[in-house]
Amino acid sequence: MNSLETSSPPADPGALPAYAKNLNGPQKDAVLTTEGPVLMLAGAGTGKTAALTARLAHLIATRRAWPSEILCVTFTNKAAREMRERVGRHIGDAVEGMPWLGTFHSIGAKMLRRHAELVGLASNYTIIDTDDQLRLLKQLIRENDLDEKRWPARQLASLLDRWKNRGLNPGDLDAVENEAYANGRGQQFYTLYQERLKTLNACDFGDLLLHMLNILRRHRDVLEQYQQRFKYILVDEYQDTNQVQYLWLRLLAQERRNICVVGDDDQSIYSWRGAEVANILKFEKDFPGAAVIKLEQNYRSTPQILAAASGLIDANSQRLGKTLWTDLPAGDRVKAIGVWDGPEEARRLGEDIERLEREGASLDQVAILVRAQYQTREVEDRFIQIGLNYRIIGGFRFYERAEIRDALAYLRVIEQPADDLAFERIYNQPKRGLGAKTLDAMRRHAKRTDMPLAAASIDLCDSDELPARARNSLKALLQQFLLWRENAQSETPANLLRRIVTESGYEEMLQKDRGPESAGRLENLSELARAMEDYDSLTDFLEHVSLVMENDARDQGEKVTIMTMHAAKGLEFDHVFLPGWEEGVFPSQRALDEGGLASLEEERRLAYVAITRAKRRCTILHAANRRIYGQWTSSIPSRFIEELPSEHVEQETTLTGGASLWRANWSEQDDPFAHVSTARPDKSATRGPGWQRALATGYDSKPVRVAENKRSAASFAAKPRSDVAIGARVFHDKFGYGTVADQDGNKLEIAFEKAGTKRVLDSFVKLAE
DNA sequence: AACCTTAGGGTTTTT
DNA sequence: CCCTAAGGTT
Repeated sequence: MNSLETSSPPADPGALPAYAKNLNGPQKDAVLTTEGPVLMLAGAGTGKTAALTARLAHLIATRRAWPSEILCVTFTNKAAREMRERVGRHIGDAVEGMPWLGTFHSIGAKMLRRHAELVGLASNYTIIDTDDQLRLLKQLIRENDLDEKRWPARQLASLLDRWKNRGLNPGDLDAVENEAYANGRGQQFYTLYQERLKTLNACDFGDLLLHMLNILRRHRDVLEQYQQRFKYILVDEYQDTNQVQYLWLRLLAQERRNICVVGDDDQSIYSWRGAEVANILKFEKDFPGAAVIKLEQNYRSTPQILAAASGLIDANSQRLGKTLWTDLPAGDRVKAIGVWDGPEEARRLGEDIERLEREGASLDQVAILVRAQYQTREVEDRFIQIGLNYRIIGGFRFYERAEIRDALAYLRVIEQPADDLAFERIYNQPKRGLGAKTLDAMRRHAKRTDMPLAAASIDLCDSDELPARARNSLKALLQQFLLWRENAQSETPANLLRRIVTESGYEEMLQKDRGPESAGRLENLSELARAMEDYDSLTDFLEHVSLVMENDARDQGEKVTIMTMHAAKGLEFDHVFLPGWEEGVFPSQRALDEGGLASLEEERRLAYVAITRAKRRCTILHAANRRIYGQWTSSIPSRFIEELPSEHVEQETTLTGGASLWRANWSEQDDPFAHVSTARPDKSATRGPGWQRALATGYDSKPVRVAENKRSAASFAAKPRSDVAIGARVFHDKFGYGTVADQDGNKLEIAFEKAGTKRVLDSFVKLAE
């Protein structure tokens, strides 16, 4: 920071305020072009967020709008949080007065709370997640005598999602869409589902936007109110907007037309969940006279990496077109490494990362980005073996864990007695001797009396329809709920939760359970209570959980990050490794089979996103053989490797590990993969130049032998240790004590006392005692 | 109501 | 190959 920036406003009227000082020309334009529609095309690593936050600061500092008069939407909570924080750095506490900075969904939810009655909901409506949604749909399907096998609830859920993403209400479905489910009963089930949600006083994620869109369309006064309020609108990641979001923004922006959208068509990787690149491509048509500002100076990657990525994305059609450039020193070429098989790929990753570590790199600056989650397994196995610290991003989020969802279900029933879905979730959790029979009776009675499940159950307990055992058990539960509801008036939500966890018997259930995970579950529940301390209303907290809460895995120590390419969007690392660049893996088989050119191009954009995450070095790997669903399959290098401009790529092929097996036969075969081609003749025909290059550059000219460390040698030896047998008690540095459950060569399956069951090489354990 | 067996299916993910 | 979900069994 320069001292000038912190001093008082400059005397020179032409000088820029602090928030715009460090911006380049186009970034300044993006800040200063406040009036009228603005399309900001921001390439990867071009300082988009800096420009966006400066723009916000500028609008407020120059009194063009109060913080509460700006609508600023993002897709993820993380982006919203970052934005809030960075704007805060410019304008200080005033950022707290920005109620309309948030995700589409949280802003939608906030608006909907104010106008819920216009769509037949109460303002304390529940937001259900996909899990609840699925259970509800299954119920509907059963009630309507549909074959669940033929018409799975998942399929209906994804259709509903699609319809809502497109802004379609049940009445808007055309014949084709209607036919898409249960032979023309799409509309019927959509209608039934919406009715059911209404009686539950609930919304799904799609409704948060669709209901609001309906309100804005049907109630002119409400629309005008928001059009008046929002003097300026900013939209981040505009290429990811779907139809309903687009319509929503268009309505809100059409009066004042002060809408600034930011995005990059080359980074559109979410079309499969409804995003329409078309929205950004047609922005200038929607808002004639829009200023188009391109951010093209990249501050992240070396020219080599940038050139490789740009060359790749050039192969796509339908681009708005940007030319990224950078001032940074040249750096290393992108490396493409061909290895024999999956395990060798994992070994190589470990070796290269350990080398980086020795060279002084921080593991926090190393990432492995994969196309699909299943690819993480092999890497994880290897890293456990060599003791390399890693963290996996993705997978289960905190609030998706069963115990958290159970706890929330209790809270939901207290907050909203009509929440049948929540009640069904926990009426027998922990076990209270209430089974399917009891549930059946409850449901029937609820239907008969037209009451919510919990209320009907109180009624049911006064009759003698249930066997005494079930009746008493149910009665006790319902009385507990009445009590809790009373406590909710006087206690903080956090303490209420603690009380529930204990009094419901949930805690006891987990304490009794000796499973390896139950301790963690208890820990999660106290963590949940801790998170609730900040809230004094249950409604606020529940909304926070369903929309905002994230997995803040605050783990200490330097670790390699392993995650999907999708999850890596917006992040950057010094060193990026990209394994599995093979046809069928990346681009994925699905993308190749279905979706045609459009989906191949989306895969290519994903490749572009992946490469542009790298600041200094980018390493791509591909294996000649891979086990897919237990079957060894030969694979050919991804076409994306071939598409990389060769002058920016360094190709290497190793002959370590299993490769040496065929190396022995080297002279007898012209084609080292001849046996592979014979096994899969169809594939050899599709071998592209990438493959040719792989063969030409590495396999026959300069085999590079990478030093194998002692540990990796162990994985080839496969000689089982004689002193370890099934049932033996062993000790592992990382996982502690355990018992050998299975032995397969030198691989052991060990039931660890603390860490659960893991597969480990026998060379990593020693006999206990 | 808990346990076991079998059939199917197996990108990407936020809210 | 391995994981999940559903259905049947005890």
